[in-house]
Amino acid sequence: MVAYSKCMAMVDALRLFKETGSLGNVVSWTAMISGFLQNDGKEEAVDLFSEMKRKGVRPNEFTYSVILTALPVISPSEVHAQVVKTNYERSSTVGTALLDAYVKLGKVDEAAKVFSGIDDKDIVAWSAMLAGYAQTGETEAAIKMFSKLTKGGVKPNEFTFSSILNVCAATTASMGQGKQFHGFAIKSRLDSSLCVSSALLTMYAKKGNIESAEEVFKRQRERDLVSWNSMISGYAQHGQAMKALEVFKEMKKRKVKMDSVTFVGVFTACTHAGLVEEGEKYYDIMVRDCKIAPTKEHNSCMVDLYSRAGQLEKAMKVIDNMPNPASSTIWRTILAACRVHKKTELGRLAAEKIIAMKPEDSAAYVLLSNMYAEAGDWQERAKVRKLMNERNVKKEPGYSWIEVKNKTHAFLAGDRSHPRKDQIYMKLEDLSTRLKDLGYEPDKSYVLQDIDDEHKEAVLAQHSERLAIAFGLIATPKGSPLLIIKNLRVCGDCHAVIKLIAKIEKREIVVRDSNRFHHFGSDGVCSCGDFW
DNA sequence: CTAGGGTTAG
Repeated sequence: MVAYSKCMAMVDALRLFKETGSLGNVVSWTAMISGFLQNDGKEEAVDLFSEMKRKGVRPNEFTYSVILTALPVISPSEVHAQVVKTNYERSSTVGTALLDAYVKLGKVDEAAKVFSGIDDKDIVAWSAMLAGYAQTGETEAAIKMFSKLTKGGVKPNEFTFSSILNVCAATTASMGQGKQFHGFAIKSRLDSSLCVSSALLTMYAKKGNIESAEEVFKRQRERDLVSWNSMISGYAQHGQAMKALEVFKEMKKRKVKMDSVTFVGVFTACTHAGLVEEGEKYYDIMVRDCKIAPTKEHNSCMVDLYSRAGQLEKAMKVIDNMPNPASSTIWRTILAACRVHKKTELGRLAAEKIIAMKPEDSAAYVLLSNMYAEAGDWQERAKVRKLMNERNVKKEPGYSWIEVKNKTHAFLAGDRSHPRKDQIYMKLEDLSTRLKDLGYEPDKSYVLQDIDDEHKEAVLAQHSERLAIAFGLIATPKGSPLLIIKNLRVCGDCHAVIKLIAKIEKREIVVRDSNRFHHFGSDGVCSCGDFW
């Protein structure tokens, strides 16, 4: 029975419900269950659901649609078995609730089966399935769903658009696709709907077009917490800390209630600009003024803030004061900083922690083995290599993507599979000569391989982002900007080289690495101010 | 008296 509820109004409602003797009515049972679910009372809702069945009251379509949102307290497959008997699963409402529950457990295939069994699929069912593919990263499938539903005469609504725009924000989706859906949203007169415009803002920011993101934000007539948070995060990803903080101040002025996401954005902005003291100040504001309890995400941001700035003692202090042990992600932050700031001892500790937690993480092994090599400890180094072999750990391949004429071209390091490979390598040769004339010296410490120096230079020159840039230079008109997306962080040598390339080719080059955006100007300066 | 889908973070 219901012993406790977080909401006093629900306790009153429950008493009234029991006293008025309306226990025989499926509608009142469902209303009560729904009430608890809307007030953070999943356990109580599921208890009531069992109780009604015990008392012989048969749940209807409404009851099943409602109870299926009570994850993780209920199991979708159990409810599934119950609804199959009544054929409710073929109805759009119950079917949608069921498929969504499967999606939330990561079972997209199950969800797709339920979806195909729905008799009259309405826009909610279509949108839920589309969002399901989106959430599991099946970009192509999600886009297919969109064209299928429109061809079937179903009209997309604001939820459909926000999902599909979110899909277009993925690194593998093309900007052209995103713009097409933007146009479609305008035609449908849904582009100014809050959830659509926030999705647009995020898409443009994630695709490297911070100006368009800004424009969407400025044109929003009304804003909610998500709009403000999206703009702060967008600026943060682009390293525009001052603008992110201005948005924050504006929020404060307008007395918009902030949440923990707001501060993740603010801390990220400070981290990317090296604003350690500012970050500390906002941490205090969060805890003291906003009374928001720091989560592990916030702690992770603070570790990032300190370690990127080279203040590893302070970063370790945050870890020591956390209520839970640090995650492998946090140790990865420490490890990366140790490499930049050459703190071998701590780096070793971090790498060992990561390997203990995630034995398949290749980067940690490679860094650890190199650190031993640098210290001349060949025995330890051999041990690490042996461990890698035994565990069959493979290095994560680094990719760079560039979009030219609505087509995305992918490059691996040393890639020779592109149809225009000869011209690409010729361009690289040409660049290499001109860079040397400018006095550029390759920084071979970024090559984490046991090979001789000449080869190291060749390896650096063929890093995937350079291949993508070389292709971009030959495949697009002179002077037009280039946008490169990559799945790993840009190395220090490539960073130095891209600054020079932007200058000698007089192009703006934007690179999105796994962490943030770099805007390389034709003046040879990067927006990150060499701090990343 | 009762219903299902979305957008922000790292």
